[in-house]
Amino acid sequence: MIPERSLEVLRAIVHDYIETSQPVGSKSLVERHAFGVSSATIRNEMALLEDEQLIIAPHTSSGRVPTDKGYRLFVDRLGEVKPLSLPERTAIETFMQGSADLDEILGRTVRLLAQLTNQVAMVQYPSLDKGHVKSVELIKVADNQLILLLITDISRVQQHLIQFAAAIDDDFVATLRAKLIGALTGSSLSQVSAKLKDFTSQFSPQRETYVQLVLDTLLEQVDANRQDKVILAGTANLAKNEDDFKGSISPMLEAIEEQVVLLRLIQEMQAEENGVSLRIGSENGLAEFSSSTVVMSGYEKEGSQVAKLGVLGPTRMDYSANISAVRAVARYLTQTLGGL
Amino acid sequence: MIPERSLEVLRAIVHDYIETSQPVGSKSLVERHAFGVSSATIRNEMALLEDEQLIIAPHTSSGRVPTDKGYRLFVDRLGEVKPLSLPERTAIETFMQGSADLDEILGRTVRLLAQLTNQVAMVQYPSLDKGHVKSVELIKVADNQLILLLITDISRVQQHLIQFAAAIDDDFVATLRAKLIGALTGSSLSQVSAKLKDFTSQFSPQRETYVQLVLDTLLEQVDANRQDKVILAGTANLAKNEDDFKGSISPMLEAIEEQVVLLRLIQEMQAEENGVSLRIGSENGLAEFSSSTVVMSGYEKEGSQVAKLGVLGPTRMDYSANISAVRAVARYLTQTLGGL
DNA sequence: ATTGGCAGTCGTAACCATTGAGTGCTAACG
DNA sequence: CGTTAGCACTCAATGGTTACGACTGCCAAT
Repeated sequence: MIPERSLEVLRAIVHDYIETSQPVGSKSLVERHAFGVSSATIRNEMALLEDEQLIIAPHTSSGRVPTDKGYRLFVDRLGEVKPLSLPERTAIETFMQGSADLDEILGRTVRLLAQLTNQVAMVQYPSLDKGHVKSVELIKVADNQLILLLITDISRVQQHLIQFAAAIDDDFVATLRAKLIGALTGSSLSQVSAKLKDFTSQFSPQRETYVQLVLDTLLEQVDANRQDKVILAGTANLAKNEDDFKGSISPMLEAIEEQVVLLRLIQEMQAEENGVSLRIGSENGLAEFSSSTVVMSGYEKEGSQVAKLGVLGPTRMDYSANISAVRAVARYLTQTLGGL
Repeated sequence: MIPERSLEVLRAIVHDYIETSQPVGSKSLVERHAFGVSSATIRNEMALLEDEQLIIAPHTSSGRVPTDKGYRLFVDRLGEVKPLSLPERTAIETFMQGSADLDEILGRTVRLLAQLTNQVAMVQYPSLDKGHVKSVELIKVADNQLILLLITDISRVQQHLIQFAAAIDDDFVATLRAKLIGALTGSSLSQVSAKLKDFTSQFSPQRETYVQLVLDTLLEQVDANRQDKVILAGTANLAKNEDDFKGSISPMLEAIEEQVVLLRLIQEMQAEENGVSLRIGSENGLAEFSSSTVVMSGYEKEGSQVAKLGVLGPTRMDYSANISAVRAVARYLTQTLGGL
């Protein structure tokens, strides 16, 4: 077990390094913190911490910098949670006010989080995997165009334009609509595919291609629901903290824009604890994010966690501030969604 | 008037500078290009070009670099248009295939343009200012929730959730829907506000607040149409070309994310010529884009120009390649939209 | 008008000495 | 045994000097 005072020293090192962004040495440590001992003693402690791979010296003879492992220990064992300041609280409240639409709420949320943390903020759209069909609508907008509307119980409405080769008559649309509503209302999204299995056979052969086209679109919509989506804000903060990232930031921007990598990363973090979870540096296993930390928290809708939100920043970040910001915003979002 | 050979020299300077990103001197110029004269003569020409502010020497004694004015002359007078390569053509065709939805088409287009040019690509959503209401729909999704659907004739459907304080009955929804359709179908978006002027008075006083809520939402939607929107791709390319931008790229990323600045810039370019238009460096009047060039082209839908698309990159860019890429993509997009 | 030649300008790279922050180790101390 | 003072050592950073080289501008010759 690592003795208490060593941890105290680690905490001080992380603290100072985050503040100054300079490797921290034994002397400046005793100056800035009131340990009751001399720098030589601290040096011994630091040698110990270095043996444990919690800190590392960039060059043979300059101060120490926390390793990913060091940061991990810091957040797991030593993290006091910094409460949000008053202006931050009011910022959250004003930001969240007066939104009704899910798109708008999430858009505001992600910008808020970016502003609050000065990092890149991410908000994942609710996974509708467990959602249920509330209603289906078919609306004729032209002789050969329909709009298909899929309404689910997680405040999301999806629409898609369907183009037909020839004109379609109103009666057909009406019956199709009625049958779809009858077949699907209330069923979960994962059941939709099964429920539509023999649907086409209810119609006359010459209608079949039309029906099939609608069904294909519908299934596509359902599938689009299953596949998650992330919205981002504050990518400019990446460039602002550029020095903290070892390599160039361009591969990071690429990975972020690509979404795929990001989504998998978020997905993997799903499994962890219930509150805020972190991936520090090499922990996330991706070369382009090897000097980045991801802080994520789930948020809920109607009692069950639907998706995650969080920030991405340099490993050298203010962990307390970011963790509490992510947590607070997740709570507010849960609360806002609950009111819908 | 500037003599012909001087222009020839300017062209060579721009060409070499774009290729090497190094200030170009008289000696290397005569080596790389077959002028029939010696470096001394070229020096005289260069002194002339410098008098005209077309090129500038970063330090007293090193090669010359084109100024914004120099680039401007280059694109206006000397720009041969590089035809697209075969792989580029096929890339465009495969990218554009099999899309039906406007969102998807524009999304693909912007990614395509980014990939083709290695710059930040922007596609503006069609301005619906001159659009017409095709239909309005009200759909009840819960006792106290309606979805308002606004369908316009420029392939765009907008939806918005409306939350009521109390439950509403079906009859009311049906009559409201019918009256809205009657009042608005076919009218242009700019007329909507006027047409709804005395709409509320058709209903009994106790309904009025409900009706008003719906109308407000509707007007909000119309307004959201008028206000343009831009989608982006390839922001990672900014970081890749970082050296070409004088200052930090973070204010640029901010301005891009902000959209407002970007939209005004695009708006201003609207007035220029019909084909591809450029803003080079200081021409765009914004400090954060003082070493960037914007290349934009309009694209059309049903014969009239609806919006613009283009790229943003360093002033030191391959103008011929980017101009022809922007032009080609604009044409393909127009063509694709025409097939809808 | 063109050109070769030459002096002059600076930015860049290389080299070297100096500085100083910081370490590890050892011996002394309570 | 933990703590401490002292000391030799390391090494990045700093700054000054020099040499180099890629330029230009100008002038006299062609």
